[in-house]
Amino acid sequence: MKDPRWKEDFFEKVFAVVRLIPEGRVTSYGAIAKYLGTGSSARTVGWAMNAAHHQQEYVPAHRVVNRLGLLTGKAHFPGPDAMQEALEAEGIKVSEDQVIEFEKLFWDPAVELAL
DNA sequence: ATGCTGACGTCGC
DNA sequence: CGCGACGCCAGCA
Repeated sequence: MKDPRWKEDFFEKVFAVVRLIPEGRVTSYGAIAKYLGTGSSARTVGWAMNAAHHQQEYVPAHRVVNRLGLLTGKAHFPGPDAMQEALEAEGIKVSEDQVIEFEKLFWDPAVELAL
């Protein structure tokens, strides 16, 4: 975490982790931020998603929700329900912009990747 | 160049 | 236990 290049890795890491999210699974900004080592920069993770849309490589940002499992970023999708539909298309049930059984579908990189 | 805001999360009161 | 403020990084005015 003392490496200056860490900053560049921040975005790249987020993209990498998000792309590694298995289909039908979801993760949270804080989980990624924590995996990166900074639980305080959860906001920046969200920004990374914004930049992810900028990336040519497809980044399943719809699989990234907040700590409560709420589709907070759904408003930023091309469609008003693009995020929810994308999640449902993967078998993830969503109700009231909230992921059903979020805990069960939660994919924690720090755990799944067994840091 | 400086300041504010923003797809969150944690700590403090 | 409930509400408020701060911290983080990057983009935009």
